Amino acid sequence: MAENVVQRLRDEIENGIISNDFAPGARLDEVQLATRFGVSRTPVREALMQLNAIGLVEIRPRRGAVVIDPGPHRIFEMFEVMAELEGLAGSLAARRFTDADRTTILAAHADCERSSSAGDSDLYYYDNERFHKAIYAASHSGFLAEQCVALHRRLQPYRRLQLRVRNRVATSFAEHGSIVEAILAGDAERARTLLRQHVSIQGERFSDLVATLASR
Amino acid sequence: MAENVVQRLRDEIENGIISNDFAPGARLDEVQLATRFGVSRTPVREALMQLNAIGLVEIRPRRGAVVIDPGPHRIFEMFEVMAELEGLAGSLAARRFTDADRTTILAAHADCERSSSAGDSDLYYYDNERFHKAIYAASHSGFLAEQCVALHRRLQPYRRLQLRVRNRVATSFAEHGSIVEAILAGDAERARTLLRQHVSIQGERFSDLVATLASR
DNA sequence: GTCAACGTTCTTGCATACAAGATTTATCAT
DNA sequence: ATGATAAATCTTGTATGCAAGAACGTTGAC
Repeated sequence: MAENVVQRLRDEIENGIISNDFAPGARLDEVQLATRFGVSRTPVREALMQLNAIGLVEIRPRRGAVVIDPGPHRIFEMFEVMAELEGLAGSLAARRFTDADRTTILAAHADCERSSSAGDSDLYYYDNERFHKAIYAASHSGFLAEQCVALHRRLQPYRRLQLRVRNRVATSFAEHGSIVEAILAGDAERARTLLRQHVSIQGERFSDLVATLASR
Repeated sequence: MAENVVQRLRDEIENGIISNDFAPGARLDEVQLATRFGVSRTPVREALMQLNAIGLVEIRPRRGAVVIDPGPHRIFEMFEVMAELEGLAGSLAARRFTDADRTTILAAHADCERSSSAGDSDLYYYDNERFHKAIYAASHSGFLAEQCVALHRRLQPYRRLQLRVRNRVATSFAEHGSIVEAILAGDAERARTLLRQHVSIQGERFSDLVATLASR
């Protein structure tokens, strides 16, 4: 796993941010991280530079690194873009999927059914991720798949909240059903539309969530 | 300009890659870059880490950094994604543009007309960039705009080639005309489709170019 | 009691140092 | 002459050191 220290640190810190271990706005102290991971400041700095380039961390000159807080509006914008990319992935998948892709998608979909009907939202979260990744793979566009995975990952904490909302898991699974249908039928435009909506809804739900929280 | 050394290096090296000063596959020697820019290896490494995170360079453990060569297929994939994002930007712009946006877009379009009719493909290149950036801005999605600018930048060397192709400048400008019309008319779907095609064509042209070169 | 100016301390930014792995070169055997 | 092996050299990866700027606390004035 650990090719070198910097990559390991990058992943560790990134995971910490994604899992909200390092909350938005939190200061990332170099020596603190260095002692925590038992290395010197140099690789820590290099890892922070990478996270800065990705947009997860802001480095203010002479004032250290902080976890970026995108803010509700920007998160909504990110969902908007995600919806578009997923739509593209779906439309390409519908045109290009192979037998192997079909098998993978159906397997992931079956797992989603299992965790959905079990009402296990945490398990559904992972199965859902596999389902979407199966679609990215079926698009046979490596670049698109990478972009989708990266964005998916960055939006992870915000999507996770939503699955707790009443009925969201069941609704999500129902939407998956139509998406699978459209893709396997080779209906690119329908797959695109359905996936776009599937993701958009998450963005809208997020807005609702924010509005609800704000009004209290 | 130079907030700090690392950012300056990052930009310098990135520009070097974009402008093909550092060709794909070229090795980026740390001490060489350090002496060239009159700094130590540390900031050079930090800059390379950032470029690695963006996907412009590959860092092979213990074997140094090389400029990534995307290869024709991946470049085509990047155009595919770019087309989608531009389409989204166009559709959002059609729904959200302000008076100020209209002015900026029309001004950029007028400049494109000037450089197009003058047959100055280098000047058109810059005016074209401003035109597209005006649309990103009019989308009023900061995240989308950033993604578009980043991808636009990475595809720069490949797009630049195409403007040299016979009639491409004139065709491009004609397409801009319809795009402006659709956006200012508030026709989101038409703006999306036109922009998607406008960019897709570049990807296809790139493929043609590669095919032509390969067949010789 | 509050606010401001100053000095201390802490943190970052870059340079340098050193160790370990990769590459190249030279030597030797076939 | 060619191939392999080993030594020398070069490069990267990480640690440490030092200087400059920012944060913080203290002291003093009003």
